[in-house]
Amino acid sequence: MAIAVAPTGRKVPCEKCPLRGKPVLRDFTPEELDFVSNFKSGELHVDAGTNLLLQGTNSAHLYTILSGWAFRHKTLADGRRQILNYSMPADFLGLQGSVTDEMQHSVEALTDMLLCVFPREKLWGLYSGHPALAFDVTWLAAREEQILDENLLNVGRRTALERTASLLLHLFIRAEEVGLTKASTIQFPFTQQHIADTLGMSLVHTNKTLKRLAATRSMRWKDRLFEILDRDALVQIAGYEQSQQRARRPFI
Amino acid sequence: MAIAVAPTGRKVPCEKCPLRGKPVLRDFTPEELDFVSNFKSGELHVDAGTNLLLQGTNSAHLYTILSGWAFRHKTLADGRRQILNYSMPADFLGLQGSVTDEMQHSVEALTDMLLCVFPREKLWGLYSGHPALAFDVTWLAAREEQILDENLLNVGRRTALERTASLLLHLFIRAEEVGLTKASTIQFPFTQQHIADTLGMSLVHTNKTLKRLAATRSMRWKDRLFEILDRDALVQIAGYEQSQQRARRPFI
DNA sequence: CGACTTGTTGATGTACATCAAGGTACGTGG
DNA sequence: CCACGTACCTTGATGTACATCAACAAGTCG
Repeated sequence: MAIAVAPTGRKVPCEKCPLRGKPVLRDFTPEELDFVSNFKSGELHVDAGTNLLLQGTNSAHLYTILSGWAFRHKTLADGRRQILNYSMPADFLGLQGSVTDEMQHSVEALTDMLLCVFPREKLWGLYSGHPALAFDVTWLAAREEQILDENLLNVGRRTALERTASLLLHLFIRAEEVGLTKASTIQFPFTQQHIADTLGMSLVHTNKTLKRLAATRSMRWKDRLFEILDRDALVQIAGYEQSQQRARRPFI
Repeated sequence: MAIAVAPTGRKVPCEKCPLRGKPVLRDFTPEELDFVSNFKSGELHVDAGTNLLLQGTNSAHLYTILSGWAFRHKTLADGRRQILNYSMPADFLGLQGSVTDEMQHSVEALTDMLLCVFPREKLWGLYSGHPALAFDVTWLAAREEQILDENLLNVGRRTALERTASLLLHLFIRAEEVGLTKASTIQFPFTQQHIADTLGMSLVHTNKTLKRLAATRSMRWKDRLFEILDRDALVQIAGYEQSQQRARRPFI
């Protein structure tokens, strides 16, 4: 099982970061950009399947995702796995390690990824020198919490069909925000086993539920290509209630 | 349905706060104490059953719990309810409202409570003037995230018996940290229906599972009084894996 | 006035039929 | 070989129904 190593890559200045211009992301002042450029210690390429962070250990790094997908998960001693959330470009990873000595969850790359690396010990400098950036970190933590709340509602109280619709819709919307979709389609990097482990269902039942969902003609999912055919219908099935009217989000 | 109103109560200086001396909580400098005293706009008494925060609305306040219990929950249009987490003394409420326009969850008092109230608009002053306190807020958000991760693992991947043991143990440990337990007992303020809504189970099945758990003689729960009879056995059944070796936590 | 009855309500406990979800097995196709 | 698809039987969880018990309010009677 591959483990992420220390970053070696070259450094691209943050002003030239391909994500920086995205309309969902809040603008940084030149000063902030400059600070973050120094905060950054390097870039890291990892292959799909790499463990970026590992339950029971502690990493000296914080990561921002420049490209690719990952997922956070917890795994029990007997192998049962719960996927907690998915991470995609502009997401932030590793903050929990600043609170506990040991990570309580793992993060695995779903695809090849490009990450921005920050040394954890510099985090304090960010708090003391740049309160707006500190607030951004809190913002991102609170957003993660919100996503987890929704997931918990899904798994605990929605039916298999609702859950499935809800998860796919949720991931589509997040991907859409960072420009990963083309019209109503997206190339999802995960398998039915991942869906099963996210929704607390068995693989077989997930498969049957996905077929049932496809039969409603609200969506299609073939060869990892997900397509929304009738968004309103899908929202209806998912029982989606999020107002989702968010301000522009931070990206560190 | 009662809704919390603006605080009217008198103000007790933070130096005399009964929680401040607890050994799990980190010490504040006199300067920090002074700032927090000013940050605080008042105290609020609420009765059991009061909605402190309401899904779909936004509150101008942040709260710290001085005494009593509450629970965070999300409720679907048809009444299905998912309890996300419980809140007890020294916990912080309402941060998510600083991230989204509308609260995505509700908070209801389980018992009569005494709260410390902070106006949300002063939060920025805390970030700009007191980075250590800002970091504390982030710390608390990351801790909430960690608890949610564990809950999601519970609901998604553990059996009914494991879940139940896990939840009761988790709440006991948290309560123990803030001194709410007497030896191996605690007066829990919730009913079997709350447990059911936390674990994503029906009331009937929760009842059967609790009986089954009691039959292992690792715990007892009668008239809301919860008692751990064999802690190791309970940890075993719960499949508890948390290292739990945390530094002293902040309390704002 | 106090003691006793009655009715109500919320929490818990248990039985039984039903159904959603799981597990195993064995397909296919790339 | 892995991801997906489907059949089959089994089991865990649900929903309904009903019984118990304590707390509490209202009303009645000696």
